[in-house]
Amino acid sequence: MQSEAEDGTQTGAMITLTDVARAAGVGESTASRVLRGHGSFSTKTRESVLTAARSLGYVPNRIAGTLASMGSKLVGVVIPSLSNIVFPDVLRGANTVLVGAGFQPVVAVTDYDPEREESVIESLLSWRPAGMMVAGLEHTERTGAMLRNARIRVAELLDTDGEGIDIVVGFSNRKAGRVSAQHLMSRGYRCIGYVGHDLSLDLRAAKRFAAFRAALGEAGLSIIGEEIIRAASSIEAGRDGLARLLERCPDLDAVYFSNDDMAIGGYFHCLAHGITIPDRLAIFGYNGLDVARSAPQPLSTILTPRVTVGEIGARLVCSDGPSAVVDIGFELIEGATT
Amino acid sequence: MQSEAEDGTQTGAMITLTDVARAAGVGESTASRVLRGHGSFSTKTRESVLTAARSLGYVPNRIAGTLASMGSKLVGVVIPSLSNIVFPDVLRGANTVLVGAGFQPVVAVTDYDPEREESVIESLLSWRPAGMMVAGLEHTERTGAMLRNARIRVAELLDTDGEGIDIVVGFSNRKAGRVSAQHLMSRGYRCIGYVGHDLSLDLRAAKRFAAFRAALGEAGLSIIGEEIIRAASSIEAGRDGLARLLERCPDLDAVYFSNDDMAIGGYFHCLAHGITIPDRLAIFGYNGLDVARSAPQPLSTILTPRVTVGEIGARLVCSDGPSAVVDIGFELIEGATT
DNA sequence: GTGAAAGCGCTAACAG
DNA sequence: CTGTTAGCGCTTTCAC
Repeated sequence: MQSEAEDGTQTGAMITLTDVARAAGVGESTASRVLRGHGSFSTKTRESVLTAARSLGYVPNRIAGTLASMGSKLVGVVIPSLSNIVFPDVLRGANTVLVGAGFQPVVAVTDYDPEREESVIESLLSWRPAGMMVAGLEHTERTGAMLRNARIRVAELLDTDGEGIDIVVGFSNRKAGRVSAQHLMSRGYRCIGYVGHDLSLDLRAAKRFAAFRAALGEAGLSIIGEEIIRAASSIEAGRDGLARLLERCPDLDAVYFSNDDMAIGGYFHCLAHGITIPDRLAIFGYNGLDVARSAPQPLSTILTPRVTVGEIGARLVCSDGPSAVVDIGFELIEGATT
Repeated sequence: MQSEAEDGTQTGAMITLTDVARAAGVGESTASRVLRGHGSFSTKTRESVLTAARSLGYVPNRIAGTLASMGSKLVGVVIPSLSNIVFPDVLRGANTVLVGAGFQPVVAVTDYDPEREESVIESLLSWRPAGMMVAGLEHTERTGAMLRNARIRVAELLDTDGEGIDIVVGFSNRKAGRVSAQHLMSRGYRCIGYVGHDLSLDLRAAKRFAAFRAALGEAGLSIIGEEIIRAASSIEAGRDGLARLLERCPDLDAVYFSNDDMAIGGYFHCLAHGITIPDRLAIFGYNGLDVARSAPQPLSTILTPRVTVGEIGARLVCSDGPSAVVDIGFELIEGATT
């Protein structure tokens, strides 16, 4: 049984370009040209090929096409996590641009583990992608070597503090940490604490914290107390973390959080326990999430242009310009919590 | 220049299996067998092939491999959006299982548009994926036909109210709507309103609302007032929506939101305006997001097992069992807002 | 246990 | 403008 249907469907075996060519009464290459709108052909052949393809329900085989033309339309996107909305945001920006340029993203998740990053990148590379987008600048030596030897565009995203391979799009996490400290100090806070998540894997959060601490130090201050939870960042972790920190250090007048998820948790803790913000305690985050912006008291934080990072990264990966570092900066949001 | 390095890298042209075979002094097919651990070969040849591959920095070309073996290790994942954490959650569950089974997810985003869904699925299909995971049961006729004719596993996720193509994993949105209404009524609320986002595209939210309204009707009640914002759901939209609704209908004692993002917005509105929850106004959502769970007053909502849906869907897509409908249900969370 | 040969479905020169 | 001829890099019989 090998029926046909006008709605572009078929029953039976897989239809190949050869089938279409035969049905249209033309050669394979002619059919190929028509289907790709490449090269020249008469209007008449065009019609017959298109008609044949449609009525047979032909679906081109890009695997074969890619192998023959030696140029894939796949772009690898490597992100640390899908649990935090930050990375889907980057992916969203990248996706929009990539699809618009005829590319397909292939995503891989590392769980913040450099070894896993190495293995997913190796696996991604075997699809011979046209380009690769990865989060951060820190990789294992072998990962760096693979990326460098792949002879494709490589974009490293979300951080500019370090050496890049090809294209770097992001902002300085160190500067973000420093600016955060300066903001708190300029508002008069002096007893400052920190609530963070596991920094051994989240290198960008670690850079922010290091710079934050250094900036305090330069002003003769130091972090009065810190609470590091040994887990991924989350609202709950921020809530519990602040609770524990305040128990140990009741005199704090401001707390810097490793990101907005953590900070919102801290904010909720204060709401639940009648701690007046910012009079009794100030809170500062990082990322500028929607939930932080829409809270009764908008969170003071740093807005990171995540979607834009994805967009620009994708645009450059699709381009053939020179290597470049694009620092698109961030924005300090003076909310109501400082 | 064609140097070699022990760290698995190379400089120069792309290394192919032929190169590895030559370097190891064996035939191509032997090298292929060794590299895939398939078939038989002596320990001696094994060593020499592996050594050659490593020192040449060989990266297998899966494009060629797939074409030759006629079976790809790609699985298409089609989701409506990346803005709402719900879909990254599903993707996360799917990713874990897929990667564990040796597959690579290829994601595509539809922006809730059936036409876009049709075109991204057509494009995904051209990569000859081993399987396909898509959100929801409603597709254009042609999408359905393409999926049916692709002769691959197809999993439709997050909804069980309707006809599926092959595998269906999710829960009943209608039932969720009904249960939500029953919960509010059992708590004694009688003046119930609704704040929702654009339902013309989010069919699952539309089903919940329809069932919610029907359940009220069966009990002799009706929705006193509703506010539909013509945009995607967001915290801000929920906040503004509730504000407008309360202006028109100040007598409401409970509001059903199209999802947790919207409900959290409503919650924030109440916090900001001193509206006591749940005494003056009750709030009910849908999804069971982290932020809803960790709020000072945990939101009353329906917890949807999104990650699990992705996991089970992926597991079934990788299997070769019969078609099936798996309803994994949802959980009513009796929070502090009702 | 191993190698030679024949494709997988398509694209890319070339002639015609 | 169109058809023929070679492969792309790998897997897969099938003899040896």
